[in-house]
Amino acid sequence: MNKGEKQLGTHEERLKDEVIKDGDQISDGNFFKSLQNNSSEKKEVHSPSPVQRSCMDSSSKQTSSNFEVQNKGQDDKLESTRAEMGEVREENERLKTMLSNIEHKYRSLQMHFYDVLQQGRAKKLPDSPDPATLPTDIEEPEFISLRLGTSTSKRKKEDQSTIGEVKGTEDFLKIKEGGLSLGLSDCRVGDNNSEKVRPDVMILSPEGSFEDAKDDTAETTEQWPPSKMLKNLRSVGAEAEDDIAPQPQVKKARVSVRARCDAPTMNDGCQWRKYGQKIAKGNPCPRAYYRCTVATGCPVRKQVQRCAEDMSILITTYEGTHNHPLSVSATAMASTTSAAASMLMSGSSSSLPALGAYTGGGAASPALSFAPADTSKPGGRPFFLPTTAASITSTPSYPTITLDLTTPATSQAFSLGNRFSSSFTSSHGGRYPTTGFTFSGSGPSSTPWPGYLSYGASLSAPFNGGGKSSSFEAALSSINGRQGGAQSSSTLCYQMQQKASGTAAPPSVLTDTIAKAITADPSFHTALAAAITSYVGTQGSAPASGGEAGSQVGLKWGEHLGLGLARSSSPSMAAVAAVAAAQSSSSQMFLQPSHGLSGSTSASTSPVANREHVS
DNA sequence: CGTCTTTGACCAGCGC
DNA sequence: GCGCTGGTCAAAGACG
Repeated sequence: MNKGEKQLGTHEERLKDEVIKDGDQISDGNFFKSLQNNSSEKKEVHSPSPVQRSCMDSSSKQTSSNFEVQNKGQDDKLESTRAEMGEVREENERLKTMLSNIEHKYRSLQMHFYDVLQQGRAKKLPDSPDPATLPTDIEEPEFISLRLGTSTSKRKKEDQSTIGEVKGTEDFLKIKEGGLSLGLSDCRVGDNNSEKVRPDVMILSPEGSFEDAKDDTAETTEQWPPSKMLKNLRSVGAEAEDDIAPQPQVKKARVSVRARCDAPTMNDGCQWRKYGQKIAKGNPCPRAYYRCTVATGCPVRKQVQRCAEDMSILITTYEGTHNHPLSVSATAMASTTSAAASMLMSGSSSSLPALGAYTGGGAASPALSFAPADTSKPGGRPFFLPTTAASITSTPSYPTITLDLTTPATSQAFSLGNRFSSSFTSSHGGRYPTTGFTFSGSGPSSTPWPGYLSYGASLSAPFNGGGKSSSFEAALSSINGRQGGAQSSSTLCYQMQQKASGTAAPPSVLTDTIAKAITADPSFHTALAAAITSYVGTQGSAPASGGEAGSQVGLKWGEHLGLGLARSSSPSMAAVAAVAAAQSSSSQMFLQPSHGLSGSTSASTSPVANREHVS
């Protein structure tokens, strides 16, 4: 939560610094303008004013007047920058106000939740339940359950291990508390006033703050108490509820993911333990049952089964919510499934646009991270699926939402969005969120989505890139052009992408080629460092404000790019990373340390590796 | 020896 | 009430 203030504060400070600096440095301010996607103002500042233009035309003739006009232009820039500062201040205040409102709402809802719990304990219904009173007593858990995407159906069989984990009411309440916060988010998504409350969702989203995410991500994102816990909760204080007439049971929301994969299971970042297998009717392939073992007592389960029609399609069905912090890739997956489940439980239409569109600018990350969990192939790395290719179908009779990822996307970019997602438009006509540092690609092993390749390392801000090409060369020219001051683009974007057309080379070949090209090309290294330096300027101390996470990002950048940009030797890199982290805290969700550009096969999808990854 | 997988048995829900 | 089916349990074996 405080991250937003910190972030805005950082921007403001930088704007102040830029005002203090001379006019030559003012272009750096455009970077922050771009960060705010303030295109109109950007144009105004970037392009020479008419006065400047006329000045340039007659520069050879009228040197003295030219100097005066230049000064005037600088004054204009200073004024515009000051005005921008004012806007940033206002925005900062608005955000602060919004933040306080959300905190207040959260507190009140939390108190209300506790009140309901207290009432549930104290209320011993003397006689048969009055239908009029039922809603207040029962509907609250139902309400929560709906938003949790879990069922209120009572399981007659108590999970002893779960009971053992929930050692007391207080611990359990903590879980409930975590679930409540997400409940607010998910519930509001489906609200009629979703446009108004979605900003709240965004802020409440744990992905929005990595600091919070460490402790609370899983809890607030996914920690919906399972039906067993709900039953435990009831048993804690309200035995009388056993007398209550059974409510219309809301089944657990399930999120089914269809994807092509040769491996037995998909690596979604979590650690699973198989506890059963069954031959389901109508499908010769056995259905395997897995349980999340990242944390003991985690209620999340998944079913894995091959499609009867197409054996290459793996259907993974997730149920429940994690009660523990998640790994990076697991968070992405959990967020996606959570968003899908929330859509389902909020009664959204089955004709909703792709999940990426749904969550791209909102609370949850649309990124799906998968990899063939082929333990025999240690090089299997998580894929970032193009969620734009995900079709969503919902079966009204059964609360299962299906993300069909077997349909190739029309474009090749693996979109990674988050709440501050900015985007650039490429010649392909696609709109690609580029916020944050992303690095993903297909593994050297089996490629479930042939032709897909996208290696992106982008420091956000809208990248218009000339609008002609989104290729690596274009990105480099953007960097170089930026260095020369010829381009106004304030984005460092190195992104390679290929269309899904048959022109795509084998991903592994591209991986190696790209890696070699980058590591062998010192000019890229130089251009990158120079570009970063030009962006950051004297902001080398930014990591202090950006926090530890930002520094880590910086380190990872160096590691990722294989450019030898050590953390200590490149404070500006860390500073940029801090900026990236500050403006897009959730970008760290997509940091894939094991996905080195060098084509390292260190990433493993084995359970052991997963465990390490998770921990 | 601890962890994980396998697999038959058991249980609950549902339809007839 | 009975049978079918999906889901889970738990003992036994495999594995590192």
